Amino acid sequence: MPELPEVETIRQDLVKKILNKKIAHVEVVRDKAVGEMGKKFVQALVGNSITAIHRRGKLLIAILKNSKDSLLIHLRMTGQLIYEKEVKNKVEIVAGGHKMSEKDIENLPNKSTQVVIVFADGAQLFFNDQRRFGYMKLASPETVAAALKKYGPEPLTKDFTEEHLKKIFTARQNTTVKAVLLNQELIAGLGNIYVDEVCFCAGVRPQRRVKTVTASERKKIFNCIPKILKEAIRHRGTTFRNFLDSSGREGNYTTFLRVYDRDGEPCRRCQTLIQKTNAAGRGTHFCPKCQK
DNA sequence: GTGTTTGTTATCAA
DNA sequence: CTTGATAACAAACA
Repeated sequence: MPELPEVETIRQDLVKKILNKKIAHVEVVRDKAVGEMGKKFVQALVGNSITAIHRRGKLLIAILKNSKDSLLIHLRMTGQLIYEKEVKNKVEIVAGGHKMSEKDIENLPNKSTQVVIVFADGAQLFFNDQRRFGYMKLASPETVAAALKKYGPEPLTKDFTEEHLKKIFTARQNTTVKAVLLNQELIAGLGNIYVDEVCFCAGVRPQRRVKTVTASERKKIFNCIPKILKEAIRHRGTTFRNFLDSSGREGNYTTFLRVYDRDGEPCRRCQTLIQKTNAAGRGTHFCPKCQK
């Protein structure tokens, strides 16, 4: 699941790799992946180049040189952006065909490839998406502005303050910590993995009602959010199922996870077995001893 | 065949 | 109107 650290890892890599490269050719394998304006999508990209890539929460925004429109890219659950400098295979799409692992980047394009952007120097950017929830679409300045407006503060900037966390914890009295931290309109970028990790870091169970969270616990959550996210970015994100960075490599944070996907395993701090439950409709992991 | 996985949006109830 | 909870979406895997 690409969350803030995974999307940021991809963003930083792609900035180094594709900025200002001329786009020679675009192959849209699956029309729905680029939204309603398929033809316009190709027209806007061919001959153009990307001058900047921004991130807001889990959303990537690619700025185009010769267009007012921008590319909005959301990887949702299983999206990948894989860059290949050398053309290993001819761009030929095989629909259906033999079974192929999502991690199979040796043979791109593969079964989950939705869009291929070919640069003038022969390098290629593959947008793959096994579950087909993600998108790479052209958006007008108005659409971009509207999309960005929906997000809460970025947790790694000064916009994210203790005061803000206090505000959203007191305004939403009747819900859980998990639901608040997952809500992109309240804080941008946290998903299921990092919400559980932040809650462990803060010693608070995700399923706690926010109205029962003390000021001191809230402060811990406030400090843990950027701490955990930065730590994860430093290790290039978490690969739980099929996250790959733009070079096709897995994230290294997987081995650092304290609770996520560790149900039945001993807590790294106290050896008590990690438990799993459902909160806010999501699989939720916690240490019954370390988290109150 | 069944259940589980999750980011986001749609839908519904209060 | 708001808020919150839940279903739906999609595809693969155990």
